[in-house]
Amino acid sequence: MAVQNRNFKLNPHVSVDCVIFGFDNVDLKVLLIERETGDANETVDDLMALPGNLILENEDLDEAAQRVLKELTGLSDLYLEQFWTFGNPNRLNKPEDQRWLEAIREIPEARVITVAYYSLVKLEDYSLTPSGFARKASWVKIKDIQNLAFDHNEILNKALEVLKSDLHKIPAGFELMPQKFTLSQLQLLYESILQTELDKRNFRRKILKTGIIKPLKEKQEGVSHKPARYYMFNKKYQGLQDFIDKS
Amino acid sequence: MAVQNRNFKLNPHVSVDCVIFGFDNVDLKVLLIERETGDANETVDDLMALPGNLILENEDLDEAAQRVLKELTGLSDLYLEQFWTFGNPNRLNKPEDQRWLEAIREIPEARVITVAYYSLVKLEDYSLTPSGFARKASWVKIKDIQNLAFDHNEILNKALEVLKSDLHKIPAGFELMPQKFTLSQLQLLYESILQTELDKRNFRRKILKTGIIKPLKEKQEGVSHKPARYYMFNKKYQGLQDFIDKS
DNA sequence: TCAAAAGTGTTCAAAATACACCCATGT
DNA sequence: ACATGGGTGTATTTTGAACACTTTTGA
Repeated sequence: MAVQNRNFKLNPHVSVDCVIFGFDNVDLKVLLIERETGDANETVDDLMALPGNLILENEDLDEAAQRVLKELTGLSDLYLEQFWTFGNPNRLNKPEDQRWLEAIREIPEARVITVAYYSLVKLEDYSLTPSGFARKASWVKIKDIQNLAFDHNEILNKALEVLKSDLHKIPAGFELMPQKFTLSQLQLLYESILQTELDKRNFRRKILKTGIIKPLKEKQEGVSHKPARYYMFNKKYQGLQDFIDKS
Repeated sequence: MAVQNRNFKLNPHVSVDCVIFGFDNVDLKVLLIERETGDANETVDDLMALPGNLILENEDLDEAAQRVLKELTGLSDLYLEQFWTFGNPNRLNKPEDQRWLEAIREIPEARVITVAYYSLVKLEDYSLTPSGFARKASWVKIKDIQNLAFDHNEILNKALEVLKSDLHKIPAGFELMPQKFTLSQLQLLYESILQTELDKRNFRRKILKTGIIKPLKEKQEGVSHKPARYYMFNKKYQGLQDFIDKS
């Protein structure tokens, strides 16, 4: 029973935060939550935050990230990649953050360092079911993001940097694209991540040569221009971890 | 005064560990310490460990890494790059590690997650002055390393992996080479990090084309073969951080 | 004169870049 | 017929890989 307790005891000093990227064929988005203040009457205009929370005393960091993400947003079984740890001693000290911590934390003044993870998902595959202290969970366009809670702007920026540099190892934005997609959509995704324009012909040649996507019979319908062919990812590639884990 | 106290209070839940690589022109080495047991009489054959310790309550992670490294080994002002965080709940649970923690920690049974840093140094530039719980500090050849304390083998392996992949961004092993060096010495370093053999002519051409090293007038003396020209790094490149920080 | 490492160029294949026109569709 | 985005090939440059012999020195 003592062991059981330890399994459910929060570690007040270490948290995980998750930066989940999604793509809706136009914009790169990130999953944010609105924090529950506990006081239902309060007129809330609180800062949005990345999904994250304290780890459990007996839990590995990777497990914690999975659990926390699921508890707050309903997303489960993502491939989460650790990318950086943030430990500025004042990272929780903004007054509006402190007020919120006082509402939900046992030791609101504790210094907390946070281990950050990122992942990529197909927007269409997941529906958000916020719970816990997440009053709402939503996909927000990267370029619309303003001021986030805690040091979450910094965390997001670092994640974008890492994503950008990982894209060279990951031969495609797999997890971000819908089941079937056109090459132009895929190119748009690359361009939003890399923040550059790419040459259409070179992009197509290169991506097709890797063999990770294959053409479908199907084409676009109802568009007022030449309909584009759909493609899908080759099933023998499982996803992100296949590429990241080969060092 | 309360603030002063907080500045010197250890945070029992978070530590930093440093993987410092050095090169003696033949072998890639790493800096390890021997742990002080506190009992001077004890016949010690304790495991060696990476230099690392708890952070202070009011200290940023990067500062902590600098401080801890200096306290244990005397090395200061290195460029330390964070590379991974280790948080397995059982990472301190080996009996010999527990015994040591009981001797030096206020809460020896606390779960501690550790943020790991790495750096590269010129062996000749630094003399080791162990103190604190480090009875001794020494450079150990990577290939001679056996069983380390805690999860330090895992940390070291990850650091080697990261170093290997960073070497593509860092145009040379700057920090690892002495002031002046021959191209063959530099090639040896690359080969020990990358764990492959490199072509002499291609290596020379590529490294020279980058312009980060420049030839000196001086040559080797007293060697029983054609004396090699010495080179040094171009001063306009400051070091590691110039390359790592450009994403 | 021998042993030992230094130093040096060329060829080939692969990859990256730059670039412009016709096509199929809906309105 | 026109506006819209889809789709295609070639030439050039850059990069990476393979490969063998001569030079200088001390012993």
